[in-house]
Amino acid sequence: MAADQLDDEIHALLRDADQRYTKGRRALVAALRAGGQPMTLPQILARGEGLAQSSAYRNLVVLEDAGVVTRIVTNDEFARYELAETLTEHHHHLICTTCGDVMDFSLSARAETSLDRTLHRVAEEAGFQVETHRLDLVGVCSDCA
Amino acid sequence: MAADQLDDEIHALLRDADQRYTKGRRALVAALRAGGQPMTLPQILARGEGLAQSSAYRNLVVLEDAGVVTRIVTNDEFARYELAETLTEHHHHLICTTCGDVMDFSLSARAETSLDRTLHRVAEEAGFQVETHRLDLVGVCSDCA
DNA sequence: CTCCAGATGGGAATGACTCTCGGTATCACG
DNA sequence: CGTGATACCGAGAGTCATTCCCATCTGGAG
Repeated sequence: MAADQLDDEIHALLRDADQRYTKGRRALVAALRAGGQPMTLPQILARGEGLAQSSAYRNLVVLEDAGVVTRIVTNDEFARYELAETLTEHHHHLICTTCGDVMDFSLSARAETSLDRTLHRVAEEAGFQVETHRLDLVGVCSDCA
Repeated sequence: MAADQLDDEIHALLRDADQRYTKGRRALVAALRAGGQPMTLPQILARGEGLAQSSAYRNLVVLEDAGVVTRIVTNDEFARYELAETLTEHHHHLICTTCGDVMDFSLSARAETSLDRTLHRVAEEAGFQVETHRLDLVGVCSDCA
């Protein structure tokens, strides 16, 4: 997605949540966009200059509530943040148990559809209303091998 | 698995890790076993009597290192623990966004095999050594609906 | 029975994250 | 432009799950 189109989309999401698209929030989005993978708060702060930690955390919550970013929890000490799937594309995560890094990957459309169908059947049996599914591969990344 | 057979298995795992199978650790295993679903530490303490919080946390780490229990992190404030898959069976989780509860579910052998094959292909392309995969359904459980 | 390495538990410490609060930027309206 | 209302900001204090410390206990080896 082009940068300004993404910005328009985010602007709309924030407006729906009665929130402004301020400089600090733009900096967060820019940092996440530049990172290209789920990032911890320290990583975000290191990249986007001039952000106070408290403001960064507060605005990440705002952005998450507005559906702009997603918060990812692993066994690592820090949570990670990335742009929401509505702004990018549905994908999954490779989680390295050695360095803690998280990378994205996608399944083929066919595999994804098949999985989705299976999961919905399971959910229905359990009386569970599915919002989303998460699929992670846990192991050792190529850098740590 | 029968209770004493499970105990033997755990005993062996702990011995491999140069650890004893003490009363406190037995109590943790018993609590997890009785719970039947991933439990938070307060839930474990409420069930297994006479366990100090610090000992419970410490022993859960020991049990996790020995491969007896698995620690599950969600967006909830507490981590959750359950018996490792080697002692039970490979399964996945239903995570309720309202009450935070986590329940187990399984895929059919066919779906699981198919998924596994797909994932290994993806991992190979990324130069990633897979240890395990995690598949969660996130949504609202039947109690909260 | 005696040792003693390992286990226990109460409480202090850690650290990611959240809250508070005074100050600042932005917007609507005149 | 003023002027007020409202939301945002940063710095530091506070919170709370989890981990660490250490004095005390325990149970198997000799």
